[in-house]
Amino acid sequence: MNLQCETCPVRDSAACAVLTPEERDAMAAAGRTRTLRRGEMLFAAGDEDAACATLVSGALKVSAIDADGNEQILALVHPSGFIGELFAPFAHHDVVALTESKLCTFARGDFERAIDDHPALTRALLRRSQEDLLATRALLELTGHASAEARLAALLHDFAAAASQSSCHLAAEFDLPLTRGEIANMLGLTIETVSRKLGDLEDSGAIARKGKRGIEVLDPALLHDISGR
Amino acid sequence: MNLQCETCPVRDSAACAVLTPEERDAMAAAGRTRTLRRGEMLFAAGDEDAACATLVSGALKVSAIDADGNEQILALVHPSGFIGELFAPFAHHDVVALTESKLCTFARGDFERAIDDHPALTRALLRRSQEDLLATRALLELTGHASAEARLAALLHDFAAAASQSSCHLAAEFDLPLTRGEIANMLGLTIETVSRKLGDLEDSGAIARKGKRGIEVLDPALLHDISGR
DNA sequence: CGGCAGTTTGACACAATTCAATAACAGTGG
DNA sequence: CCACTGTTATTGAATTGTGTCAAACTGCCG
Repeated sequence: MNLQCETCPVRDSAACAVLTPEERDAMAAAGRTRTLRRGEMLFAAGDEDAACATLVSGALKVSAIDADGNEQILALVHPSGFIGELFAPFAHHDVVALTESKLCTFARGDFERAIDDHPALTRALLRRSQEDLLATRALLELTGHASAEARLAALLHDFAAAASQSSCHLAAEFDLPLTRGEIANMLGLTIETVSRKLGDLEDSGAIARKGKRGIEVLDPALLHDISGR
Repeated sequence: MNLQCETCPVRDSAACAVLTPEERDAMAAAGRTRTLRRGEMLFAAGDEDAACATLVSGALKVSAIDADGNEQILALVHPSGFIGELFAPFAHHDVVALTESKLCTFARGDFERAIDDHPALTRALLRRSQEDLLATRALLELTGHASAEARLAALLHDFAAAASQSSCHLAAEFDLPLTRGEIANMLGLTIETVSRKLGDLEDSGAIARKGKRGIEVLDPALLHDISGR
């Protein structure tokens, strides 16, 4: 399907927002929208000419499979995020939809041409790339030293912050975008530990569990405190 | 001191290599060289207007200090690497010299101007930024699931690869650029565990220790095997 | 020589994993 | 609607890898 930039929910926040309307229309002609269902893969590690894409809605995970076949989640992608390995000959990681997701995809070659033609776009991607770098380093910091409970508290805190649009406040209630197994993979823990520590956090009064996915933040300050940041 | 690009050892591999000689000379006029001794800091987390720099020789570490005052090393910077938070209002991490290091520094404003003026430079930085991202994710992958011994083996493997110029072969012998404490911080372990596991690796015949800093790789295949990648 | 920073080694404690069993749930089809 | 099946989550008990604490050792520089 062709792109409909006029009605795109991330038209002001995605990388393409820096383009003039004319430039944007030119790019739109090369792009296609695509919808992924939960669990569907955008591309796999090793793929050549993996597509470039902007996430319009939903959520993706970037993950690697280690030697023993265990998945490790390296990053989450939220709407207006960019995905694509522009300079590597092949993709280094898998990219999979966590929920039903809409993307705006471009062939690698088309996107590289756009970068050459539009310095502002390159600049926007550089900015985004640096933000990704900071996010990855934040995760590294977290998984490096912190206890299981602190890691989990920090992740819940981040999710709560992401769920509320007003970056400074936490959402009082939200649904986990990840299964227990995915949370475990992301934090370098096991499913069982995640389950147990969620129980502990509930006992401590920081959160309440609403069914399998739902989380209610009862005490944001306590949650922040446990996360140790 | 003014820049001497003609004799710069990284003039072909650093970001500025993409500039024409004229453009490069223009940039050189805005830059200054700087030498850091081991332990000296380029900038600290929280600094405003932290400088941008290309590492000419030596090695740097990028690290964060967590709530309890523990250092966590997030990345190492090798010659031709770029350091600088271009879009953030302040630096997120500390940057410290691991060995005597020569850098080529620019004021933030000057560098931002250069980016606006030279699309090729922006592109080069984007490429570098993506490589940094991959390197950080590789470290994340490592510290996520692997055992202490596997982490250490992988780190030694990386160092041995970095020490030999011919990327595909390992150096037979090299000096650790990090103290035990720094290795521990980087891998999310303790000094004691690093020390013990180094002993185990020596017992297994993979390596031999030559004094405090020196490492001899006796069995590269075994080392790679233990690292589990 | 003494002092200091970095390293190694040992004994012990504990947090998180592993193994194992049960429970809640989401689909699917009768 | 309910039973059936696979997936995901919870809970328990035992194990173990790594951290913690403490002490001794090394090399180096003043």
